[in-house]
Amino acid sequence: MKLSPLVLRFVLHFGEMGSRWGINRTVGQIYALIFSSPQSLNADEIAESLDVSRSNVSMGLKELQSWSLVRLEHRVGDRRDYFRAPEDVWQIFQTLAQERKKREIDPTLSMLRDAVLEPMTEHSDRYAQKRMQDMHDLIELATGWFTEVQHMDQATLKTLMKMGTRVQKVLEFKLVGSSAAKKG
Amino acid sequence: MKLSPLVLRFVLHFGEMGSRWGINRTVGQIYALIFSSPQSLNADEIAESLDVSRSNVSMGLKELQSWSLVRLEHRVGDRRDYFRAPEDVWQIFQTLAQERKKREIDPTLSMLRDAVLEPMTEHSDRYAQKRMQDMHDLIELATGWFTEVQHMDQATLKTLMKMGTRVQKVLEFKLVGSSAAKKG
DNA sequence: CTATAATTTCAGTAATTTCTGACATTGCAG
DNA sequence: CTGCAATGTCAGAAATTACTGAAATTATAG
Repeated sequence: MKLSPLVLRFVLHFGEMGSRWGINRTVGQIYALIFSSPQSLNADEIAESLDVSRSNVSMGLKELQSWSLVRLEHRVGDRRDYFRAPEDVWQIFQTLAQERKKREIDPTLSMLRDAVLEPMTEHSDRYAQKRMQDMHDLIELATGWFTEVQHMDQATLKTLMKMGTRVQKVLEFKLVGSSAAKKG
Repeated sequence: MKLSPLVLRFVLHFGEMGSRWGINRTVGQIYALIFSSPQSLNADEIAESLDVSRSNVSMGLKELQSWSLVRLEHRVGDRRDYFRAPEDVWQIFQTLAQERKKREIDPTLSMLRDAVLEPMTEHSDRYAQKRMQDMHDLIELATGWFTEVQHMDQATLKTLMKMGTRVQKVLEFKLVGSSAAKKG
């Protein structure tokens, strides 16, 4: 299946960005192709369109499934697997953020938690341990917030984003109203 | 300079995570070392501590500088360059987020903007172009919000994060109070 | 200026990651 | 069950990325 110039550009861009996003070129291209395709695609169609080996596509699809970025589909009278990207880009965004948190942040948070609890043996570690504590606390705060935000419904989140910094004003108002504010 | 077990663990972890974070092992290790060190370090100290070549350290430091993650410092009577990580972990967090946005998102946003503006030549591109529009709009909203949030002062941001989903309640209150809310 | 310390660059090599083609496995129709 | 289509696995090849040591450049002290 020959790709249109528009889709080709999109596919090649995702392939190039792949390395910055922590996926390989083929995985990026496969995702772009599936994302922009009106119908679900099977592995052979993908391999042919991108001119890569069938086995490469198989591995790439497995990775995309592990990221929950593609869904498997079937057609009557056809026993091949067809793949589609979920429609809702907000959903995709959340999936992506969740998955990256799990892979890029959680292991470090866990390592820091352990390190901070460790009884200090060397005096020279005082500073290092304090730094790890700082990093740990920040990550914990940010990821905790992220988790809560993720549980907001889409409409609220969208509203929040569209408000931008005006949320600051609202918060100040509320804080001043509810308790003694430290605003001098 | 021999590293303590605590610092060694931190350094090795950053080295291992490096590939997931889009930096190489040495860069991750150098950053961890500098971040956790009470004094600024020069390139030779780093090379010796991590047991890597002097030239590798030079390249790594250059990269960390391009990310604005380390600051150059000098000492009187010593013409070597010393490196230190900024104290404020919030500042570091912001720098990192800003830099990642620039490298991982902006190029895609720009590509999508162009693609969406392109007059459609092929009828089959209708769906693809709609998908790109959706993706574009979402990224634009999210990054616009991110930019605004980044301009909040640290205290406000911290408050916002600590409030978590309670912000939702405050917003509802404010919205209901200021105009006819659509809450059925 | 010269001598030398510090840093950077870069070509070649090492290590890692990605990709392929051959083979293995799965699962369905008959 | 058998046969075949589809998918998955994996060892080795290809491509990419990281690292080193030698040489070049830059900066400073004398």
